[in-house]
Amino acid sequence: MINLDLKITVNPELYNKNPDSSELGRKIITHSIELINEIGFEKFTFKKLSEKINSPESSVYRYFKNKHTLLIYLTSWYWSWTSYKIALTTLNIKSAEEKLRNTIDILTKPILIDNSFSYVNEVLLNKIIITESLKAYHSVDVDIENKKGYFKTYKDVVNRVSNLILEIKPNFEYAHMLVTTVIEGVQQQRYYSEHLPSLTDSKKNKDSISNFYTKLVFNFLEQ
Amino acid sequence: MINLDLKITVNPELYNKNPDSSELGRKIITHSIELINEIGFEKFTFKKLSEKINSPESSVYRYFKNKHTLLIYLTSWYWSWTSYKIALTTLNIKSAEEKLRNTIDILTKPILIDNSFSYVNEVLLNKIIITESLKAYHSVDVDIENKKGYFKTYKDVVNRVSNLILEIKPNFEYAHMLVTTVIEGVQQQRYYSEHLPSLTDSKKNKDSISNFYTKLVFNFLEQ
DNA sequence: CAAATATAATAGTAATACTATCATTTATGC
DNA sequence: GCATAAATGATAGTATTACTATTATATTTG
Repeated sequence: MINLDLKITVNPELYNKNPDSSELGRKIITHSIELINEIGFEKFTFKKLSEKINSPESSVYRYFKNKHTLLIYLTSWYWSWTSYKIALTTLNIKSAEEKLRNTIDILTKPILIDNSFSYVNEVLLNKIIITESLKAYHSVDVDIENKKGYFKTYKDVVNRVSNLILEIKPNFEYAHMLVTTVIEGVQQQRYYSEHLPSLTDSKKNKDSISNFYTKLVFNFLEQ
Repeated sequence: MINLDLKITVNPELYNKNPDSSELGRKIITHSIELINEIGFEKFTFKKLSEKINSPESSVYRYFKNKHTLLIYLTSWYWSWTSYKIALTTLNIKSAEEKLRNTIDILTKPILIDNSFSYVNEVLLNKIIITESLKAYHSVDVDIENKKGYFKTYKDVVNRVSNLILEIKPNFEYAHMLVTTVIEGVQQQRYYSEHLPSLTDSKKNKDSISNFYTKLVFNFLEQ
């Protein structure tokens, strides 16, 4: 696979020093993703991370202000990557409906393979998105952080998909709502199917989550 | 208004001592709800709460093991209350569709008045549900906590609504998914409309969130 | 009014979330 | 190849958090 890293950019305000710029920085990202998956975001600390990477805690702080900002960095990276995947899958396609279908596939189908083109394990990162990403923007500081552009890459994805919907149905008044409902719904259902199965119906069928949300979108648009 | 408190029950495993059983306990609930709203769940501590209620920190610990369990208690209370409201609104109604319509109204329309029948301010509690409740079940301990029945009242609501859907469309295979998509979608949109407006379309119209999710459900069922 | 129960007052501890300082490597420019 | 800068390591320290424990004082109840 080609090196997609070049395309993935994250708001520089999210870090003190760009983790992409050094060995240690990349180590911090790789092992953060692992450690957050292992022990959960609440129990994750820079102390524990620094022990895992055999570097002092203070070195981690040289890259990130705190674990909250690191989490926003990781989610930003994920949505920037997703945005890029959407761009690729819609490239050279004429039909608006086909573009939307491809995009919804990207948003709703599970991420099963680690492309391994870099220090980011996308499968594990996706698990963090499912389990922890809500915590990134559910904080008292959302408004300030939003002004700083911390959530831009997610907004870009939502806008991109909303625009595809508006291509199909120009006066549709719920484009953003429909898109965020699908994106976060998918994550929610994946979480439920693993931890609170009685809240979902997805065990029955492997692709049921993707099928459900695909139907949801096209049913609504056909109305 | 009649005293609805009698109907609202919360799993006793969620507290050390029932906060409903004493003046201090009720004070803890009332002021927790206020304080979490003021400073957010992350910055909320039992120390700060104890200062607010002029009681020692150790007294708070006599009621709740930790702030995480308190949050689950609060969300449990909320869903138990919601379940009761659904029961009331569907009582003596024959038409399955009307029952579902009423229920969806309860789930999607904003909670604007504080019934003030007790020490719980439902308007503020609803804000906590919108902003913080995801943190209640997105933790490493979900599976253990789920086994203990910590999330029962929420599951009851989801089941109740799913059953209404199945009354209308008996072989519908996505009942739970549709219900959780709506319930959490509503909360999500309310949060966005306040903090990340570009992710929603709800500013334009006061009732757009409720309208959108109502359409979503009935469009899907008519298919 | 005695006994039980609840609350208050106080202290203490390990872990968390940082900040600061200085020594040692490692990279880069001339 | 060496001086200089930049990055990292080693170490220390501090306020806050998340509790647990103990004893004294109220308050309730039988």
